Amino acid sequence: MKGDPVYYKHCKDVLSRSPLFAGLADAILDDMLPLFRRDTWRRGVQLSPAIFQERFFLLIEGRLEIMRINPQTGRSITLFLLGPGDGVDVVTLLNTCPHEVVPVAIDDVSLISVPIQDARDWINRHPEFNRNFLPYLGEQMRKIEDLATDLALHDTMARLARLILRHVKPDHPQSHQGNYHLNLLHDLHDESLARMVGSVRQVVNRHLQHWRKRGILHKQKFPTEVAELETLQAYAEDVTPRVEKNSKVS
Amino acid sequence: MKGDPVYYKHCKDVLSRSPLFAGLADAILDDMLPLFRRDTWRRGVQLSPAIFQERFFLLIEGRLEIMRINPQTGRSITLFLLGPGDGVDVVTLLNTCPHEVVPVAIDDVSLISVPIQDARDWINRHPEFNRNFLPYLGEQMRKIEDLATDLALHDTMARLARLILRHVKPDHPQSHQGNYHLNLLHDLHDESLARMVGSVRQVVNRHLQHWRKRGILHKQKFPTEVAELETLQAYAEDVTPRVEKNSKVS
DNA sequence: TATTCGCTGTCACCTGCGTGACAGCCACCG
DNA sequence: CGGTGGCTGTCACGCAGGTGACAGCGAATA
Repeated sequence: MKGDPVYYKHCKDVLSRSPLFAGLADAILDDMLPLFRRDTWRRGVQLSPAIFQERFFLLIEGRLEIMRINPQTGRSITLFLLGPGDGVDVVTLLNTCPHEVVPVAIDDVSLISVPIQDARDWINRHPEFNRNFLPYLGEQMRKIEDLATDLALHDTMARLARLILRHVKPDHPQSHQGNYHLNLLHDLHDESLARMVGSVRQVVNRHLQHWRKRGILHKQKFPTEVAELETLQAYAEDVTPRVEKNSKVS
Repeated sequence: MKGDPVYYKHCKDVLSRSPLFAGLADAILDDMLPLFRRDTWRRGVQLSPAIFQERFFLLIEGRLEIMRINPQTGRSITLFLLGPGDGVDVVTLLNTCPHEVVPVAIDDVSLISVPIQDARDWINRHPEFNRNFLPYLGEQMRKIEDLATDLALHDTMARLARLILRHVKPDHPQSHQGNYHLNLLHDLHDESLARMVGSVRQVVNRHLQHWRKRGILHKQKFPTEVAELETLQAYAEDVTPRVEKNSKVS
C-alpha cells in the first residue's frame, strides 16, 4: 500500500468519488488509507464468511457478489452486488455477531482491508464520517428491503425486469444507438442474474429470450442493452403489455 | 406528553430498557422526550407511507407491522414486526428519499413522535447515541437479510418453522409446562403469520395443523407454544424429520 | 335469541417454475 | 488441430403452493 504511490493515488481517486467518502476532507482519506493493506482476489474465488470477522474491506476494482447458500439444497441467493467504492459487508462494522455470508469475485478484484476492530475504532474517532456512513447504510438497507419485497410479491419475470430497470444507467440514459446501457449487470451470465432474482438459470434465460425476440432487449456483441424501457416497466409491474398478443402473432 | 407525568415515566421505562436507549445516561432521555408528542393508533388501522416523511415514531405499547403491498395483485409482505421500544422505520432517518412502506397496528398501539428533521438534528447533536444506534441498525439489517434469504432458499414450511424459532423466548426457554413461549408471535392470526413468511393463510394453516397433529406445537387456550424444539429445527433446515413416518402411522 | 363478523380448518383445481437433460457454440490450451 | 470446459438455448416432467370456495365456530352486537 504505502510502497505503491500509484495504487495509493488510484484508491484515493476511487474512494473520493464513492458514496462512502465523497465530499469528505482530503485529510480524512490520508488519515485512513495508511491503516489499510492491499488485497487481490482472482475472478471466481469464493471465500469463507469467517473472513469478515477479521478484516473490513473496501472494494477498489471489479465486482463482488455477496451471497448466501442453503447447504441442504445447494441453492444460493445474491444479497448485494458491489462495485468499486463499495464497503464489503458493512453490517459487520455495526455489531459483532458473526455473519453467514460468502463473497464471490465476479471479476479479478482488488481491495484494501484493515483489521475489523481498527475500522470500528477509526469510525468512532471520526464522527464526521457518519455524514456519509449513515446515508450509505440507508441505501443498502433499502436495497435488501427491495429484494425481499420482490421475492415475496412478484413472479420471476417481473423480478428480472425490475432488476434490470434498477441498473439502467440513470445519468446517460441514451448511450450509443439510442439504447440504455446496464451498469454493473451488462455482461453477467445467466447464472449470476438468476442468483440475483432468486431463481435458476433456465428460467432467467427463457425470459431474456422472450424479450429479445420482441426487441425489448438487444444483445449486441457482449453487452445486453435495453431498447424499450417502457415495455420493460410494464413487465416489472406484473402487467403483460398489451402489445404482447400482436407481436406474438407477427 | 408533558401534561402527563405518568405516561412520561412509562415512556422512560420502556425506552431505557430498549436496545436503542439502554445504557445511555438518563439525561439524554430527558433531553429528548420533551421534543416528542404522544400518538395513539387503534388496532387494525393502516396508515399511508407518506407519514414517515413527516414524523419519526418510537413505539411504546403494542405491536406494529411494517408492510409492503403489490397494488396489482393485492398481495403483501411484512418486512418488520415491531414491539415496544422499537423505532418505526429507522431508514427514513438515514436519508431523505421516500419509502413505500405502510404501518399496520396489530394491537391498539401508543407511540411518541417528532418531526423527522428534528430527529435527524437531535442525532447529529448527540454522537453518543451512535453507540446504540449503529448496532440497532445492524440488527434490523440482519433481519431483512434473513427474510430475503429465507424467501429465496426455503420452502414455505421451512420458512414458517424458522419464523417461529426466531421468536422463541431466548431467556426463559422453559415457560409453564415445559413448553417454549413465543414472544411477539404467540397470538397472531394465520393471516399475519402468512404475511411474515411471504405466503398465504391457507398454506400457513396447513403447516400449523401438520405440526399440531404430531404434538410439535400446542395450542392451549390462546397462545401457541412450541413443544418439540428440535423437531421444528429439523423442519427449518429443509429436512423432514425421520420420526415423521412413525407418527404419521400412529 | 337471532344475526353478523372475523377467524379457522379443509378441499379441489391449476399453474409457475424448479429439475434434469441434452445439443450447440465459442474460447482456450495442450 | 482436436479436446475440454464454460456458457447458452430448449424441452418435458412434476409438484409446491397459490386461488377460490365453503362450512363451522365463537364472540360481539342488537
